[in-house]
Amino acid sequence: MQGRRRGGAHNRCGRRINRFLEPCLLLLLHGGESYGYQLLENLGKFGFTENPADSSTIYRILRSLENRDFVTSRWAEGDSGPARRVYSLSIAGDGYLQMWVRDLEETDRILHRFFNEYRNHMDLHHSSGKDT
Amino acid sequence: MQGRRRGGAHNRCGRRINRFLEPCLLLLLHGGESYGYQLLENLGKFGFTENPADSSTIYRILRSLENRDFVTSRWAEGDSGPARRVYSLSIAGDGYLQMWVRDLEETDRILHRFFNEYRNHMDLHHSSGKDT
DNA sequence: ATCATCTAGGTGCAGTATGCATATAGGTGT
DNA sequence: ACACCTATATGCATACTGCACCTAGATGAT
Repeated sequence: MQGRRRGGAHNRCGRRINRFLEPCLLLLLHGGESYGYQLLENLGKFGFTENPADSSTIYRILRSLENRDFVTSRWAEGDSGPARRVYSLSIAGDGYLQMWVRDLEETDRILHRFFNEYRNHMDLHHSSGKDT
Repeated sequence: MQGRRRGGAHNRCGRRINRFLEPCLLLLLHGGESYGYQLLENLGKFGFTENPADSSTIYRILRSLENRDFVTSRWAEGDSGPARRVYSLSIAGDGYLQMWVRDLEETDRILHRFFNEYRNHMDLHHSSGKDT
């Protein structure tokens, strides 16, 4: 059974879903164009308050999205402060967001399968005791 | 500026939960001692059939768990085939599994917050062109 | 004018995770 | 002897993250 394994999971431990910031940013951009610094602050909606993202991560994800043509950017002057790189979701990016949603729904199913295994196992463990 | 991005084109958006294999392995080991090769096959329970893990990942996670004293290992002869490194969950490992469960429950909450944001947003402007 | 501070974007680097290929080696059947 | 399966492990390239740090415009205080 070797030689056909594909996929898997990357990432490290601070946040558990790989690139979860990406769909969050896409969703925020679906609501209208925005720029990195502001997006960073709006991430609070998604419960990132405990584990806020590093700004470098945000900027890099936005660039990566742009490289894949899921967003476009332009420079814009704000009312105050330095110029902002304002991002807009593209049509492809909208499709990518849909893909992410489906993917996360699958993640959700897998998570619940884990919880079921866990509870099921714990129930058995409780009623019968551990053998050996 | 950046100009060193080489990979550009291969972000399959499948990778979901960081180190999710780890709690799965812990849960399997909570059911009794086992070894890498067998654990790999038992991961199917968790829905990894589509995205099976690479064996190297399994072995490395097991070693990492051992380095952190969450499991212990011993060599054991099987009925057939080469010797197996058999892992057992430690007390600390059991606690670590509990921690993982709480962490994944938090992940679940964050996920649902995302879904809520998504549906809420889509209800407000169901203009995405994706009628079904 | 100079300075500190806030806003805004970005880079360099180390640590870590992962996939793939490959290495090693025992066991089994022919 | 040979092929194949079981089983564990390592090497390498790639990738993502967090932290530290850098650039630079705008703003207000001195």
